[in-house]
Amino acid sequence: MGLQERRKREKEHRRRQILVAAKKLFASKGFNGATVEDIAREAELSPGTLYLYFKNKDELFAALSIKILKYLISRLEALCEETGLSPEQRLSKLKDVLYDACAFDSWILIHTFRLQASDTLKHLTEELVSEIQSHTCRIVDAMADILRKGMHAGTFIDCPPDTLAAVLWAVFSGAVLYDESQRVATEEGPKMLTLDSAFEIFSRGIKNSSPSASPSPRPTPDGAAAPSL
Amino acid sequence: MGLQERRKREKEHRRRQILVAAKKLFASKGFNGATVEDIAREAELSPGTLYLYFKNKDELFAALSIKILKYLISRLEALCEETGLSPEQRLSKLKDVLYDACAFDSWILIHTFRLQASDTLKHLTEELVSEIQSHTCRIVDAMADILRKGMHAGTFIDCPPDTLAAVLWAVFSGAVLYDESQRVATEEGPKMLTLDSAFEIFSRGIKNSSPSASPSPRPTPDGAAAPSL
Amino acid sequence: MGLQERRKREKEHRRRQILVAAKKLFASKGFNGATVEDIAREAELSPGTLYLYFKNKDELFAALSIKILKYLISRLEALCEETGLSPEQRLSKLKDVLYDACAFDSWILIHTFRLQASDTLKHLTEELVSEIQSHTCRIVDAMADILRKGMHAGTFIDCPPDTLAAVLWAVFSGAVLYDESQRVATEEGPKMLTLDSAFEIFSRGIKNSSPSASPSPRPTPDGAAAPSL
Amino acid sequence: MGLQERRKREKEHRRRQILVAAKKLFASKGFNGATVEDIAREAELSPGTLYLYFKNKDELFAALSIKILKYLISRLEALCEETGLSPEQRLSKLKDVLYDACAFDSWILIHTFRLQASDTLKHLTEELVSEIQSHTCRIVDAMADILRKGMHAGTFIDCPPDTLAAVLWAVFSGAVLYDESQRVATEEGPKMLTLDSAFEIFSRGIKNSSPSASPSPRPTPDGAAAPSL
DNA sequence: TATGAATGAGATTTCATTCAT
DNA sequence: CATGAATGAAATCTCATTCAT
Repeated sequence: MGLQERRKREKEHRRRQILVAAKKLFASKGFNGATVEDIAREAELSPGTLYLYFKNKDELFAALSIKILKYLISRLEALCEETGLSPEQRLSKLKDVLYDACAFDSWILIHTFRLQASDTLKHLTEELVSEIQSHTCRIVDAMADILRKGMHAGTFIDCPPDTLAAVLWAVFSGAVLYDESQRVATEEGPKMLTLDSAFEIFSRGIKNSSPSASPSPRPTPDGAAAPSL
Repeated sequence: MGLQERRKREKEHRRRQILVAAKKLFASKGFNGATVEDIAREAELSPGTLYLYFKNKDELFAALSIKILKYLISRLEALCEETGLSPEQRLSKLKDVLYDACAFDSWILIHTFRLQASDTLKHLTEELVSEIQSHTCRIVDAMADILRKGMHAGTFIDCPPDTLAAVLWAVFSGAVLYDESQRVATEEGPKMLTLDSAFEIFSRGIKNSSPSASPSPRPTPDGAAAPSL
Repeated sequence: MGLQERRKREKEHRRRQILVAAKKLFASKGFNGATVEDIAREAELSPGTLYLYFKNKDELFAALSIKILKYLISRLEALCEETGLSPEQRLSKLKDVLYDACAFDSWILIHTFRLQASDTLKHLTEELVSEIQSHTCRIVDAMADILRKGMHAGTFIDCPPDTLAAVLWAVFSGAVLYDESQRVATEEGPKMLTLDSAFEIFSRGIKNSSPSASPSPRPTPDGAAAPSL
Repeated sequence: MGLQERRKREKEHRRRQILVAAKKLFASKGFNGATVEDIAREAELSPGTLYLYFKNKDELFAALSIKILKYLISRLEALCEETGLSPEQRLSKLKDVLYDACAFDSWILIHTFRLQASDTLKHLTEELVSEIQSHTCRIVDAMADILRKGMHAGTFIDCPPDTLAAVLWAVFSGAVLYDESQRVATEEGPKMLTLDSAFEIFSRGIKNSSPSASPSPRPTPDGAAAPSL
C-alpha cells in the first residue's frame, strides 16, 4: 500500500522537479534557446527521463501554461462565489488576482498569451490545444461574471460582459507584455507601472459616469464636458 | 549617372522583393516555420542572395518590424503637427492610425510587440536593437504628445502623458493579440471586436468626467456622445 | 522437493509466456519495431523481468529461431528413422514437415533464414551463433539423408546429397520469402502458391526420368524401389 | 549552357559517390549498423549533403535496390527480344544474367529480396514502394516470357508461366541467400554452389520428360506424370 | 552581383538495459 | 524473484549560413 502511494508521490515530485527546471530555463533562454538536455541537467535527470513525464518539449511547455491558467481559474471562480462585495471591491480583488498571477510567473504568463498564435508549438495534441482553449474560456467567463454583477448593480456601464471581459484580458496581457519588455530593456527589477495605470484607466472606463451609486436618470445629456482646445 | 541610379533602384527593388516574400511567409508559417530557402524561393532568388541584402534571418525579420514602426511614426508625428483638431478628434484619428497599422499587417505588428522580449531574436546587432527601441520610443512619445494636448485642454485626466501613452500602446497590442488569437481559433476573417471595445473603454477612461470640478449639466452639443458599447 | 519442482515449472512457464509474446510482436511489428517494453507488456511482465530469462533482445529472438529449428530437427530425424516408405513418399512427407513449419510460424521461419547473414544480430553470444549453425546443419543433414536414400534406390538423380539438401532448403526458404512478400503486398491471407509449385518442380528435377539408363518400362507399379534398409 | 550541363553531371556524380559509399557500408555493417554519418564520411561529404540527394536513409537504401532491379530488367528484356535461341539456350542465358546480378552486388540483391517483408523500411514513399513493386513485376514478367517461349516449343512443361517465373525467382533468391550465409559462416570467398545446383534442378524440373524435342504422346507409364501445377 | 550546393553543429527523441527497492 | 523508473548513448534529420564559381 504504502509503496504504491510513495511511488505516486515521488512521481508527482519528479514532475514538479521537471516543471521547475523547465520554467527556469525557458525564462532565461527562451523556448528555442533552452534545450531539452539543458532542462534535464537542471532537473538533475537524464534527457530520456523527461519523456517519461511529457510526450515532447511542446507538451512540457504547455503544462506550464496550463498550470498558470488553472491557478487563475481557481482564484477567479472563487472570487465569483464570494458574497458581500461591492462591484468596485470585486474589481479591485480581480486586479489583485491578476497581479498575483504575474508574480507567480510572468514569463510563462507572457508566453501563454502568445501560445495561441505561436508558431513554435506545432506538436501539441489536439487534446492539449483544446484544453488550453477551454481554460482560457473559463477565465474570461469568470471575469465576465464579475463584471456582469457590477452592471446589474448599475456601477458599470451596460454592455456585453464577455466583450468587456475580453477587453480586460487584452488590457492585462498587453500591459504585462509591455512591462516585461521595459524590464528587459532597462534591466531593472519587475515593476508593473503600465499594468497599474492600465487597470486604473480600465476601471474608470467602465464605470457609469453617474458619480456614486444612483442609477437614476439625470438630465445631464452627456457626462463628458466639451473639450475646449 | 543614370547607370548608378538604375543600379540603386534595382537594388532597392530587390530588397523590397525580399521583404514582401518574407512578410508573406512569416505570416503563414511563422518565424521558425518559414525557412530562408522558402523565402528565397518566394522572392525568386537564391538563398545566398538574401544574405547580400540582410545580414541574417533575424535582421530580415527586424527590417519588417522597422518598416511598420516607421509607418506608425510618420503617421503619428504628422497627426501631432496637425492643427485645428479637438483632443477627441485627435484621439479618434490616433485610433484610425492604429487600425491602419493593423490592416497594413497585423501579423508583423504582433510579432513586433514580441520583439523586445523575444527569445528568437538573439542574433540582432546592438545597432538594430537600439534602432527598434528608439522607434518604439518615438511612437510612444508621439502618442504622449497627443494625449498631453488633451490634458492641457482639460479634456483628459491629468496624469503623466508617457505613462498614458504606454497604456494605450499596451491596450492596443493586447487587443490585437487577442483578436488575432480568436481569429486563429475560430478560423474566421479578421474582425477587431476587442480592439474596438478596448479603444472605447480607454477613451472613456481617460476623459475627465467633468472639467475640473463642476459637474453641472451643460448644454454642449458636442460630438462625444456616450459610448455605445 | 515439490517446491523446487514447482519453481522450475513456473520458471519454464514464464519463459514460454515471454516467447509467445515475443513471437506475436516480432511477427506484427518486426524485430526493430517491437520494443522490449511492448513484449513485456504483452507477456504481462515488466521489462526487467525479461532480462532474467534472456540475456538481451537478440537472444530472445534467437530462442524463437532455435525453437523452430529444433522442431524441424525432431520431425526430420523422425522421418529419417521411419521405415517402409518409398523415396517419393518420404519426399512428400518431408514436404509436409516443411509446410507444417510454415504454418507453425512463417515469420520466424523467414527471419531464421536471415539470421545468419543478418545485421541486426550482432550481440549474439558465440555460443548461440554456433548453436544455430549446428541446428541448421542437422536439418540439412537430415534432409540429405532422406534424399540419399532415394538415390540409392535409383529414384533420385545421383549427386552429392548435401548439395541437394542445401538446394531444397534454399528452394524452401526462397519460396516462403516470396509468398510472404506477396501476402504483404496483396494483403490477402496466407497462400503458398509458389511454395507448392517450387516443390513440384524440385521433385521433378531430382527424379531420375528413368532409373539409371534403361528407359524401358518396368513393371514396378511404383517407380521407387523398395528401400532395403 | 556548358555550366548547367556540368552542374548536372556533377550532381549525378555526387549521387553515384553516395551510392557507392552506401553500398560499401551497408554491405559491411548492415542497414542499421551503417550510420548516415558513416556513409557521409565514406563519401567524403557532410551528413547534411546526403539529404540533398536522398530524402532519408531508407530512400538511399531503396535507390540501391532499384539500381539492381533496373539492371535485371534491362538484361532480361533484352534477352526476351533476342531471336534465334533455343529454349535451353535462352534459359541458360537467363541463368547467366542472374549470375551477373549476383556478381554485380550480392549484398544489395539479398536485401532487395528482403525489402518487401522488411521491418526496417517504414519511411519509404508510397511512390517508391510501388516503384520497387513494379520493377519486381517486370522482372518476373520477363522471366515468364522466356519460359513461355519454351513451353510453346514443347521443351518446357505446360503450366502457368508466371507461376513458374515466381518459382524461378524464389529459387534464385533462396539460393543466393543460402550461399551468402555459408559464405559468412565459413568466411570464404564467394562460391555459388547452391545456386549452381538449384539451377540445375530447376532446369531438369521444368523440362518435358520427352527426351529431346518430340512432344508426341508416348505410352511411358512411368511415375512422373505431367505435373498438374 | 548572383548562385545554390555544401556544410555541420546541434536538436529532439527512442529504447535496450540496469539496478535500487 | 520481480519490478519499472531511470538511464544515456546514439541516430536521424534540419536549416541558417558560407563560398567557390
